[in-house]
Amino acid sequence: MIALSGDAVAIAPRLLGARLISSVGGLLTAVEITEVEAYRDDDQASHSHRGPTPANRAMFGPPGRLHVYRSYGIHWCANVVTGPEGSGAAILFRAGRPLDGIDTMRMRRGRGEHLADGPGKLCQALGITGIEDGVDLLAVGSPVRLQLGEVERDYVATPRIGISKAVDLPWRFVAE
DNA sequence: GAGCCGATATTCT
DNA sequence: GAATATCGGCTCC
Repeated sequence: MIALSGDAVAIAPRLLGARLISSVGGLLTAVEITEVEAYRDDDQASHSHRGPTPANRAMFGPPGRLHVYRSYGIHWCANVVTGPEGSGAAILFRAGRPLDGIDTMRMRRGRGEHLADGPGKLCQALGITGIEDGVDLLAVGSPVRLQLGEVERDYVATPRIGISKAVDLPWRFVAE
C-alpha cells in the first residue's frame, strides 16, 4: 500500500501503472495510469496556491480523495489529493491506457480511438464529472477507485503541460 | 502530420 | 475583461 500523504512529487511517479476504476452510472470502466503531473501548495501553477475556493476545496481535504475541476469551461480533470490534510497538494491524472469497459468508453467518447490520452478525455471515458468531486478513491464502494500498482514503472520526468507558471519544473511523469 | 480557433465555468485583475 | 492543469474540427500542407 503506497502512502498518499507524502510529497506529491515523490508520490506521482509511483502512481504510474496504477489502475483507475470507475463504476459511475453502473458501467465498469478501468484504465492503467500512464501519465501524471504533481501540483504542490507552494507551487505557483497549482490551483490551490492562492487558497481554497469552492471549486478546489477537495484539494484541501484528506489524502486519497478525488478532486475534479472544470478546465477551460468544458472539460473535467481528475486529481488524487495527497496529504497532509489541508496542504492543497494533488496529482493530476493526465492519461491512461484503457483496460476494461472499452465499449463504454467508446460510447462516452463518441469515437473508437484516443479514449483516454488526455486529462479531459480520461474523465470523459471514465464518466467522471464534478458529481464525483471529493469521493474517497481508496474506499471500497466508491464510484471511482484507485488500485495502486505493485511495482514501480520506468518513467521519464518532463515539464508540465498547459501552464504558464513554474514551467521549468519537471513534475510531469510519463510511463515508458 | 502541424497549426489555428471556438466552446465555456470559474477565478482573478 | 482576461486567463486557464483542454479538446476536436477545421484548414493546409
